[in-house]
Amino acid sequence: MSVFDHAPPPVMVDRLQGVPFHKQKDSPLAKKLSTFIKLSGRELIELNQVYDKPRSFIAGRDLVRQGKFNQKFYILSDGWVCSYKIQPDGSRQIFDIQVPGDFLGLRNVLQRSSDVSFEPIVDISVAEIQIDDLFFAFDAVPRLATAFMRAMSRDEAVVAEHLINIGRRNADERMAHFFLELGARLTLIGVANKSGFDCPMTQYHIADALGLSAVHVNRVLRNLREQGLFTFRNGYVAFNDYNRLSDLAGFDPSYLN
Amino acid sequence: MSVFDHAPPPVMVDRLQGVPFHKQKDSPLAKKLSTFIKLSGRELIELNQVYDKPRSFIAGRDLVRQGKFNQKFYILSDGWVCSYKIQPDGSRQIFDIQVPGDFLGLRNVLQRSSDVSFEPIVDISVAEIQIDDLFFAFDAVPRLATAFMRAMSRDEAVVAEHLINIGRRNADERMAHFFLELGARLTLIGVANKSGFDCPMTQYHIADALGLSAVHVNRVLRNLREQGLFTFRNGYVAFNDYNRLSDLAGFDPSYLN
DNA sequence: CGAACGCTTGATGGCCATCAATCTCTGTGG
DNA sequence: CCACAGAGATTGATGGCCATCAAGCGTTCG
Repeated sequence: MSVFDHAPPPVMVDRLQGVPFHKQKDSPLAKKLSTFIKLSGRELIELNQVYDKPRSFIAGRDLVRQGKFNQKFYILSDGWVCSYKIQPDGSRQIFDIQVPGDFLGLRNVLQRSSDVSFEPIVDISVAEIQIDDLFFAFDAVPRLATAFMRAMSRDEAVVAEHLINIGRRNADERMAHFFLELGARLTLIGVANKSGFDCPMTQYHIADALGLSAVHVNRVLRNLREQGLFTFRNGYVAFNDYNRLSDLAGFDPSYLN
Repeated sequence: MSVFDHAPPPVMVDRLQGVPFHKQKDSPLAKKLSTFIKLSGRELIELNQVYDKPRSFIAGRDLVRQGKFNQKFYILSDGWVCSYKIQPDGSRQIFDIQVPGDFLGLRNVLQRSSDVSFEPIVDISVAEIQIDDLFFAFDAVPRLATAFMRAMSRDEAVVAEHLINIGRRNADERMAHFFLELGARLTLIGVANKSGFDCPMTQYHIADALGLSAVHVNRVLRNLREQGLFTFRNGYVAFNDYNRLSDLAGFDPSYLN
């Protein structure tokens, strides 16, 4: 259905296009942090020495946490993941979506984890990092720690904005805001623009992210489509009227960087 | 109404009781970080050299952000604060409550801030910290940076849990979970236990935190009171049946440390 | 080719927002 | 000392948004 279902996925291709050749060897971690502070040559060298083991996981099967005291986290290099928690009554709340370049499971290594789960929405590739390697790099170049904190801070801002979205907006506005935010985040990594983007989520994923029922998600999608605002079909999100959609959602992307 | 309205507030007294005398001079920052990692003598000395200027703010008047590139943040030493964002339609969503020991405005210095506001719920005292002083301490003792990251990570976990609360629970469960979490956090700093705690919030604050109307908050409070679960009156929260309340909310405090 | 998954649409009802009115309590100023 | 204003709390009436139940469709895949 979605272009994300097949290899080779277009994400890596798009990300590499237009990037100066001498930077293409930077690790996912170095790429991530250089979006927050400008890294010197020495800092880049130090970062690229943090060993990041490439790994893959298949869609739909949750990433398992290896015991309570995890020492590894990931940077998502390709594909989409959702972070969620199951309620006692069986309902699910997705509280964040990870797209390429995002941290994955970082909280599990920084604190005794709560029972958060991660579902790859499509087949994914990650770079696995030992937290101690990272701390070692921080010791060598303390400024890297501040870049890392900025990255963590942005993640928290995204979750906070998501909370506001669910707490004080109706279903139409939630939907609009959700896709506008996703679009803005994907634009930063070069795989979206104001006309739209590939989106591998199902309507069930969307429902669990927005705190709605899947049935109502379907109605809202139809409503917004019939209003000529945006269309989500066949794994593609098309912004038909970006400005009106932004007005509806009250979308202000300033928290994203 | 609440004991928080009058000086000297009981918080500092309680926190200091039972703490060895030689530690009573630790800065709020040192106290905060030592709840995440055990700090050595030298680390404590380094931390206590981070200058923290005591300041006060009065209830109800928002903390103003001093320009876009803020270099200061606070650690709340006494009182309660709520962090919120106003929607275009005028409604308000509180996404976090700060209690003594919590960071305040940290995100404003780590990233270009979105328009988050802070309202002191009662008169507050804070320790003001220059971010560069902190980074200087990180350079001297890199392990402090990791403690700081753990603290940030917990803050994000709290916001995520709040999101889940609003997304997938009905009004009764939200209310129960909200006060159970607050109780657990306050217990960690010694100003609450399983029988209850002082709470200076109004029903309007609660409504904005839970994404409900103030009218409905009132009805839910009455409902839970009549069920013998908990009582919120005259600035005091009383857990009348802590276990049944926990069951109702599906409360699992593991994410709090 | 049947089962599973995802999408779509209709019907019904409940939770909670909204409007409105009243009450208490506190602080303030004439 | 009392009148008054304002904040906060409380309760009733009405209605809308969205959950839930139910049924059916198309596509994919073993």
